[in-house]
Amino acid sequence: MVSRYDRRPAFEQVADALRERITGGEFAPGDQLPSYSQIEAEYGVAVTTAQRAIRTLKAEGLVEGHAGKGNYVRQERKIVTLSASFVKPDVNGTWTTWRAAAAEQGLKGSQSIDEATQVAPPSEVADALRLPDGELAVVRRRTMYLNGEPVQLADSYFPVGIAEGTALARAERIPRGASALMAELGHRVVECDEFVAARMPTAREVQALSIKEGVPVIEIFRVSKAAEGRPVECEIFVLSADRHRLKYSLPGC
Amino acid sequence: MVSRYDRRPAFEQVADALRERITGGEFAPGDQLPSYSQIEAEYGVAVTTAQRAIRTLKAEGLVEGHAGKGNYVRQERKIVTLSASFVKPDVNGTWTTWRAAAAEQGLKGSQSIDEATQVAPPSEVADALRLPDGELAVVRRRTMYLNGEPVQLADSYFPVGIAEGTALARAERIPRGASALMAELGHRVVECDEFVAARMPTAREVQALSIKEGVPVIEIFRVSKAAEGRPVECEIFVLSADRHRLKYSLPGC
DNA sequence: GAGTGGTCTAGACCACGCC
DNA sequence: GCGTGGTCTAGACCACTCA
Repeated sequence: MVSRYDRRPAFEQVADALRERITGGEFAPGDQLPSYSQIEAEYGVAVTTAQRAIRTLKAEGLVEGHAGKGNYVRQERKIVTLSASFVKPDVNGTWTTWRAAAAEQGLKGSQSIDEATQVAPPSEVADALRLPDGELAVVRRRTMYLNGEPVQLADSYFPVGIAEGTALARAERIPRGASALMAELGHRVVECDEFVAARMPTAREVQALSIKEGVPVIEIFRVSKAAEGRPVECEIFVLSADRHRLKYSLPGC
Repeated sequence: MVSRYDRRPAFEQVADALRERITGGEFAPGDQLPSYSQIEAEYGVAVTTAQRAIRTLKAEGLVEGHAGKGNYVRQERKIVTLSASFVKPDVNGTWTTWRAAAAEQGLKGSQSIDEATQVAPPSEVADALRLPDGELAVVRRRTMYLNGEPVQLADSYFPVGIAEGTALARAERIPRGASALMAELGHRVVECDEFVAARMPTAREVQALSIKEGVPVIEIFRVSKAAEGRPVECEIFVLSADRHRLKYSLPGC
């Protein structure tokens, strides 16, 4: 029952009560929550208030709704741990190790190359690649899939001088991997900086990765450098946070 | 104007339109958005629908509301880049380098030690520390501040055998740093594994870190190991994602 | 006091799942 | 056909800001 003497909003009181019943174990992952009419009766609020309470739980990623069936406690998703060791520039490209990391966890990794074209790069990319103002870059956009579901967007940016005329600038698979090709072209990557951030997805990302309500994305901004710190590639990865986890191993010195 | 022939919900059409006007530059960060009555008139929807549209933009972290004043495009927040090099086990503890990283960006870092006690650790922590079932651990809970604002929660878990009777188990500052103390106690850290995830904050975290609507948190799970891979400490960091960015540098081999 | 955001309600309609 | 979630509306009240 909602207390009228509590100054907190009713929908929040109801949300808190339900959240507690979930975390307390009364409702396990996969269980159906009380229907709106039940909440209405049980807590003495209007339907729309009950709906708002449920909506805040959805925004927290705790609950998901299915029209005509009910609201359910969200299942724990399988989590793929991506090891950052894959950036080691020596042997593998991102793609090879992406597939390997997925296979390790019993999942099938695949990718599509959606586009390869010249664009005006975002300013952070231009900065990272040390491109003069207004200069274009080659972008190569890929989507990564796990068991056929799109889970990651990967955009690679190259200075035009590096990618132009090579397979990097065409929307087709690169047989031995982009890493190997870069090395052959004289841009062997020897060092990476990786910046990790989290935020709510854009509408485009929600669409492309079928991200559920209340699930953030992890954004990785990676700058790859050849000898003497010369930046040769800049990648932006966007991963849905409920399916990924990053692993960084920092060995002792 | 909302189209009745578009099957997408009206609140979403309005949200999209406003989002576009924001990203298109019509409303710059800090600008006030149209009031609900203006939206009502302009798009031909009910007030509550306008409110719902604005609420979805808030959930995306794009907009923030101030009762009695208006809704505003959220300002870009200063972002603190935390370099993961700080885990290098040789010289510094987390605290020293936290303060240094903040100072580098012109901010004042501080911390409070909120609690040091024995608890039943979360199962991931028990696993990471290889504790037998049901065994307690010493937890040391800290809050980190930037310019006086709480921005990060840091919980360190130790096996009881390591921490009991030492300063680690007391809620007081450790003069030369926890790292140094660990080393003196014969548990010099030589290796770390770090797992990075993102999710929406819990109610407690919203409260403790005054996290705004629509802002996720970054959670770092760090396992520190002494010689021969023996785990000696397990830390959980929770950072509000709008103020932090992690940096990992991966040197070539 | 006028305008603003924040909340709440009652009542309505739709689409979907299931029997 | 009934119960479910999802959406929309009109109208109400409160707290806050600002002139």
